[in-house]
Amino acid sequence: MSPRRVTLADVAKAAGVSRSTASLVLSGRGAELRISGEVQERLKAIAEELGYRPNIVSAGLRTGRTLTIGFVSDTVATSRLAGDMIKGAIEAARDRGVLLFIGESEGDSKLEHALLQGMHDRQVDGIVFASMYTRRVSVPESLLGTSAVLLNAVPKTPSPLPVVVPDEVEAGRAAARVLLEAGHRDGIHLIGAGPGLRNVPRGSVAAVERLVGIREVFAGAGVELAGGTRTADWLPEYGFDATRDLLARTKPRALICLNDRLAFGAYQALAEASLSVPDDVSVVSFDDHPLASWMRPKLTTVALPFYDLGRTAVDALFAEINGETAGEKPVHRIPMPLRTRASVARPPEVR
Amino acid sequence: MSPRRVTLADVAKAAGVSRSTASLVLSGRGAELRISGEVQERLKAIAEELGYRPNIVSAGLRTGRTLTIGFVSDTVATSRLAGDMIKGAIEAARDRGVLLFIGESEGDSKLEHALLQGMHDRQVDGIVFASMYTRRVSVPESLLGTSAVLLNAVPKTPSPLPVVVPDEVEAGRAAARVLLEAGHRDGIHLIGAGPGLRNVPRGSVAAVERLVGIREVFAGAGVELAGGTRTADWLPEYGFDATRDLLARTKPRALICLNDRLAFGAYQALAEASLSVPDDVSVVSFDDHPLASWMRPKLTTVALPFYDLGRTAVDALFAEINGETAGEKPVHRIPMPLRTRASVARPPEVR
DNA sequence: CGACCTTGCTAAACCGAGTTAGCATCGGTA
DNA sequence: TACCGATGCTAACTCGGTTTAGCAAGGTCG
Repeated sequence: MSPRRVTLADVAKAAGVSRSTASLVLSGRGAELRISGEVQERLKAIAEELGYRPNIVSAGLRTGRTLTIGFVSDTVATSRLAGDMIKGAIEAARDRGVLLFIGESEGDSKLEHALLQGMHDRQVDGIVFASMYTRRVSVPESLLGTSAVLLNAVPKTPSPLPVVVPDEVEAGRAAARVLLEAGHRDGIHLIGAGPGLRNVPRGSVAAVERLVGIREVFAGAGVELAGGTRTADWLPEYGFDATRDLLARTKPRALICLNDRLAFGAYQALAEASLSVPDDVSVVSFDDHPLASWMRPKLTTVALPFYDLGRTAVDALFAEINGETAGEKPVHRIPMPLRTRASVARPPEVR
Repeated sequence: MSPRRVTLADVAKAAGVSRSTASLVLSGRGAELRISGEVQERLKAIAEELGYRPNIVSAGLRTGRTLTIGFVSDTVATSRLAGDMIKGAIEAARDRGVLLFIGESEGDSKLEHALLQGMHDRQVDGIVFASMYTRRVSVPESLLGTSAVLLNAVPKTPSPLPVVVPDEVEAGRAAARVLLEAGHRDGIHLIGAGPGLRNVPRGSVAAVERLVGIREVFAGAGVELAGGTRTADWLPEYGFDATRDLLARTKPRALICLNDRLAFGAYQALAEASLSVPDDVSVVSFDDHPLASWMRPKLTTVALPFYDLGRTAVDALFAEINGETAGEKPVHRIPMPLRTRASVARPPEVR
């Protein structure tokens, strides 16, 4: 098929030197090992001319470094939400000349194990263990053998691995502040969780932390939440139902939806009730799903920093791999930026 | 860090045989080389007990097979739409014990080249060259050296590579038939392209082929399209604008939106005009974006078979790799299934 | 003049497997 | 007894690099 790759031996022979010399020069250790400038020049020129590219597999066999890392997740690539996480990871890896293996476990721990093994069998330099949504995970034993980082996941039991997660508490504060700053003090309802800290969907770290931030800010301002509805899942139809039920009981002035898909459903219910966003009801949300800028009016939301999460995870992984990690705090909280759009206004009475 | 991996030599020594014997037995060639049943049993037992796992990197060096393939795209992982393509690819690869390298070129051909080189340097067994949306691509030279498959992309100039694409023409037919079968014959408008075959967004293969299918079916039924609007892009706001303009001029009875995001915008414009879907206006679309089942009423749409595309690409790639490809048709058209939901009804007059 | 250092390079081992030619041993046969 | 073929296994080479000890030649110094 292809005209056999040019090997180190080819270059060495063409230059009339030993393979050792060629290897030293081409891997940048020429000066260190006192190879003359002249020979170095010649080797590099010949390598260039022949189109020599080192075989990373072979080098990896000797050095133990394969310039390869694994990205194992429950289901990130397929999740339309978190694809940017992979993108960030790929780019951070690329900056270091490293390629990414990708695998999805579908939450199946057998599969997960097989995947991790497969990556170890291929001698990856490290592994990013990611989750689609922030949650508590039990850290697979086979991760402990290598350098590894937990992404969008926190360990169920204490673990020495670095952790990279979005700063959900601060995101909650941001969402609450948006409403406060617009003058809202009454009729503020939560959709998806709350009003209490225990009214959250099972296993959702994000829900709890967002609530903590929200409640903290309102408490600090002496504002009381008018109510909240926990939903079993965070999909549009749940947002629709919860909002419709809410509208049947009362007239809210602002909604904090726990994510954009809920907000999408809320919009539908508000429209059905002929209520206008933001004139009648303001809406804030979380995630910055593409949806948020497709809705009319565009949705003000606190963005999940997927790209940064991915990048940071890989950065942290390399810190691990290179052993620069001693004494550093192993939890990275990535800021969630507020995307101010058009769904929040002053409440009716105040304007 | 980890307690050094168990190697073939360890197993061989523990069993009191040579490395050759161990290799033969554990790679399944024991019978062929007449190793006694007893020794085979013992070796396997010991390998199992010691937790031996062959080092794929090392084996790859010798055999040239790394049980690894590359998935290079312009921007698939990050695209929320096409993530399932990766999923299909991952799973098809996994069925064969193969892992996936992933890379994104962002349409930058320098980067693309570097990526392909990186994969070749790691001795991948083959490469899936994918595009986020179906388009014509110029096939990078470095692909021709290895086994490779074009996914969701057709070559600009004749190329020996197998191609895997969605069957857009048939999808167009399906969309048209849905309306015909509901009794629509008049007031059918296209949103996003048309009515003529040349009124399409630049470079969009999907647009042309969908139009071909749509027009063919309507022509066959003696139905004439009432009109069509080409849009510069296929995002919700374009669908909104095009539909609002349309409603200012006329009263359509059915819309064929060229994708779901356009349909989403169309819904918004119809709602603004107080028109009901499907009672006043039926809507059919393409893609089956998650959006389609979040809209109210849920959108009838012809699905892009991303998962199948990914799987088929990898299947085709392995056919290539194993040289089973002689004489086979190199273009795989993957069916696009119709998702019948609630956005199509009989036209007002007919009911 | 011999001891010692520097300079410039190479031989050879190594990473962990796969692969092939061929060496013993043994029972059977002519 | 000599020869043969089958059986069961191994020595040794290979893949394409990296790494280390060390060799040879030339210069410096006491």
